Amino acid sequence: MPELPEVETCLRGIAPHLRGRRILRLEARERRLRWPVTPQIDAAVAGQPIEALQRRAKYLLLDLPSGSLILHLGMSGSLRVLPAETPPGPHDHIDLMLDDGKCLRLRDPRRFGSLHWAASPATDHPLLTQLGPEPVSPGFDGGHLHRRSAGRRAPVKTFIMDSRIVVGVGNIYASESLYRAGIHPQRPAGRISRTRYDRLATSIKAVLAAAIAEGGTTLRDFVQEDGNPGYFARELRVYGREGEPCPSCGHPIRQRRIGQRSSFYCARCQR
DNA sequence: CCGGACGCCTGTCGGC
DNA sequence: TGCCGACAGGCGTCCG
Repeated sequence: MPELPEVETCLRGIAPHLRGRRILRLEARERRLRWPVTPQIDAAVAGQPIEALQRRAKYLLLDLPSGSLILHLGMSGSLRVLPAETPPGPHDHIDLMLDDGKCLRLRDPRRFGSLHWAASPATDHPLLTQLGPEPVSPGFDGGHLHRRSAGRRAPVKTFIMDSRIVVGVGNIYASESLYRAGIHPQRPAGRISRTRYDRLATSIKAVLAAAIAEGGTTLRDFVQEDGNPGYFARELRVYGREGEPCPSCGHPIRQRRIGQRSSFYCARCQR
């Protein structure tokens, strides 16, 4: 489910409820997520105060005095802060019991999400060391994309979804960014000019920022912390719109699979 | 190193 | 109505 805007929305939703709180204990009803949720994690977080929350790529980091809890929502994960006694649903796998009678509850039907423990700093964890720059940061721009794309023959859509190049751009926002930049998703990454990469970097920043402002994109089941959907779905110009007229030229939006992921584009506006 | 394919899971939807 | 395959917002791993 979640790309960067949805994870950021999630962070903003839960942060006010978690700041200054202490974790009493971790309660697991299902430990078989992407990786097993080990009892070692339970032991590490029990009794610890939450000192800070942050996002890195699509990971949420809960910083505790002795390290960080690293949380990933996978394809179908979501988080709510609820009264501790709220009965769990069938896919409510993990609760972090808090010291104010509430709990942070992870729901994840497909179980592609994960929980890790990192002795500080979290950025040294193997899952985080290879990550590229945050897209909404000065370190990310067209020059970066242009340099990293040299010699690459893979489609540009695959290229910008590679977290070693830039983090947080998932399947929806990759299609949307390329559409707004006028670049065909299948064009080899190494055959795009610096000028066009400038446009692409600008598009990525703008699309992600706009999506965050709308609380993310709800296609099926994504909900914000308060249970409301994200409203960026109505701003999508190509994703999920196969056969509909291109908002710019009226040509029908096309769909095809690129790198095992469905991709949407306008064959007339994107070259 | 790079690029492509696969697998992990469950739920939903469209076609027959 | 029921079944069955395809597909879904991610990503680590393996293979050539």
